[in-house]
Amino acid sequence: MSDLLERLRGRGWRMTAQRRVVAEVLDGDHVHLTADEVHARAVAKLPEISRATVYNTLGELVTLGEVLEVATDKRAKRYDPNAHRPHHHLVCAQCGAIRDVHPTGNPMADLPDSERFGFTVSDVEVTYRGVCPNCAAA
Amino acid sequence: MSDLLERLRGRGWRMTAQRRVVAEVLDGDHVHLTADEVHARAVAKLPEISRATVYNTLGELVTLGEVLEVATDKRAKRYDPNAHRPHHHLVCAQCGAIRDVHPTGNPMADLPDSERFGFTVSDVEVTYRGVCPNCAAA
DNA sequence: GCTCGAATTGGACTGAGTCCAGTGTGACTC
DNA sequence: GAGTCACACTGGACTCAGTCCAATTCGAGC
Repeated sequence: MSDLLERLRGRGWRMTAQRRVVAEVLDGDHVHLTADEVHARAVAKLPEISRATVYNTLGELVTLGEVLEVATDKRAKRYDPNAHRPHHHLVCAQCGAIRDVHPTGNPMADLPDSERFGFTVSDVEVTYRGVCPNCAAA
Repeated sequence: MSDLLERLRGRGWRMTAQRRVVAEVLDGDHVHLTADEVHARAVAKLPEISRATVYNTLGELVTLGEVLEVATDKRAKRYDPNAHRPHHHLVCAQCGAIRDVHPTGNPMADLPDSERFGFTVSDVEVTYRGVCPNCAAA
């Protein structure tokens, strides 16, 4: 994670306590927090941090490509720090749990030119939906 | 489209002017309106229709499987009447335009058991992102 | 035509996210 | 180590999408 901070500093980011805290909160695998959850965890480490700052910082991390925005179909966007390794998502339709997955195959190659409508296609996002073991047991 | 109305009547739907108007608005290929757009078009045909009714009706159409909810990453959900033929979406990252696409390949088969984390996977959704010809020209 | 339960209304409410003017503070310079 | 200043942060008001609810209306079976 400290390499993230390094990279950010290298990009001319002014390092502030708030940004450091947000970066620390977004650490680990299978982490997919909403902005509010990030805020809640950040407040635990730095009580004065404001919601607006969390949104700003997340937005910057996304435009820098260090964090991915994941729009499952729940209301709130989620933020995924695992941006350095391409992956897709498996979402529980009941509880909303999210896992990172790595399907075989290359969906990019599966879209014939005739189906591109003149678009310059740059990215694919695959979302598997199902029911997680916890919810299936309940 | 009138077959949609037929199917709905067959399912015991009480046929009201409001529901008919919403069903009429959602007609055609590559139609992906937000709830507010549906409401605006419905109002043009039936001025007294309320937002709540449009939301209710869209929600019912979704649970009946006659219409799909599409969550691109814009704020508002979009509604896709083309639910009878499986397809995926190609979204313009700049203007938000959406096209229905039919990739070859079967992404469902591309997710090995080891990557399913015990989930019962029932559905896949593939979203291609890129830039549409209009935005590329601008 | 009557009846009754389902559908509609519209206005208040919620939750997620954005905006902005004023204040604070990293980091560069000396 | 102090001074400077542009960039970052704050918090409160605001927007926008969507939900809720009590009162009213209305479709369709009799």
